[in-house]
Amino acid sequence: MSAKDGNTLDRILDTAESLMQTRGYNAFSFRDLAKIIEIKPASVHYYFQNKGDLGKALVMRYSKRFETARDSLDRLNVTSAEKLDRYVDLLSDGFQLKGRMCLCGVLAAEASTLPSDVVEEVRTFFVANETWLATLLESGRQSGDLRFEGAAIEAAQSLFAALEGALMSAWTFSSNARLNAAGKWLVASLKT
Amino acid sequence: MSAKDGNTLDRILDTAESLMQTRGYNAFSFRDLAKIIEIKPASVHYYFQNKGDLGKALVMRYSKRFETARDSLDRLNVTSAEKLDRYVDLLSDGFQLKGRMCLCGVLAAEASTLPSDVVEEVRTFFVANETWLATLLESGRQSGDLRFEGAAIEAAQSLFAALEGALMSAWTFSSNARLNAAGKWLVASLKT
DNA sequence: GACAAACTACCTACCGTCAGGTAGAATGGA
DNA sequence: TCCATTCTACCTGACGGTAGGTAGTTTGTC
Repeated sequence: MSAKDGNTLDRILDTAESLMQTRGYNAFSFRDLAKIIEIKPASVHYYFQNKGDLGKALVMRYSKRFETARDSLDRLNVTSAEKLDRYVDLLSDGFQLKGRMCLCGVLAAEASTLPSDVVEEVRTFFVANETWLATLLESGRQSGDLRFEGAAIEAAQSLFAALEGALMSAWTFSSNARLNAAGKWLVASLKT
Repeated sequence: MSAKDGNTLDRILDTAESLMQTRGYNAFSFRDLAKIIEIKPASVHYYFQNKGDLGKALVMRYSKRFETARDSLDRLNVTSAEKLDRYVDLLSDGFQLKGRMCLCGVLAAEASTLPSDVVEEVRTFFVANETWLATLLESGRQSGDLRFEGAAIEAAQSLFAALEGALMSAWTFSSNARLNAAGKWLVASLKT
């Protein structure tokens, strides 16, 4: 009777994700979450033993969604440069459309205060994106529509960190314009 | 008798700064702070009415230190490219030497949960650095030892955000190597 | 130089509120 | 009847913040 519609697990996940993206891990509580979806805080523990478990599940789900989206990009029949643009859009979407920070971006800043398995999942998200980007950059360099110096993996790590930074700056100023400008500027330096 | 040495205000400021840089705003408490400097939590309120006041004071002091450091860079008789390298070192130092995140970097991620005047100070820090960087980039472009497209202020905003992102990535992985690589990579694309 | 007043730099003890978390009972559908 | 789900009722501990007090130092006046 209390769960409005759909299953409670999904509502917990969706709402918790939104809360964590906007408040981070430490300023988010089971009480806030429970109040929004109109269940009792204790009921959340039926699905997740503790806060860390919820955090971990959230990051894993978030990572999986990104993996799927990257796979879609891979199947597009466009240049590497074009894929890179689309990837930047992908990262930006959460902020542009819903005013949310990247989940792993917020969590990264709180890394030292997070349960260790949550940090581990955040790192996994970073690595997955960096690895994918490295492959894209390298094939763009081969085909001649991207240009950069040195190892692709280092470029990918730097670029991904920079994009997360752009997101954080835009977040701080609540400014789409900042995000757009920074995204374009970062990618422009890679194009031939 | 209780304050070990020096004045208590400075010890509060120094310790609080270290705590906020490593834990952020929300995972840091007056109790943690008070325990470390061996006074009672209530005594902190003698110096700062509330947590927001302390946060604001911390960011202002941090900003001022950076301003002084940038002024020193200005007085150096070296190329803009060289100044840019030194500036990156400046931003990196807190992490490399003390394992701390940039104060305003952590706070930026928590922006939506911070007292509004603390956010305002964080934005001021961003703007001050961006403005300084814009001037540096522009004069580097004039003199021919830096190269970039478009408005200097947009390049400066993008670069600063990217550097903060690099810091956050390094923070998440506890890796000096990541920070070094990203810093070098970002600056390299600006050099002629 | 003596002494009262005022100030500095804390203290103890407490407030209401919130946190994450637990035990066990009630509910309801298969 | 069983079992999944959600509840009530609670715990322990931490949070930011406040009230009121005090030892020691400084200041102003005579």
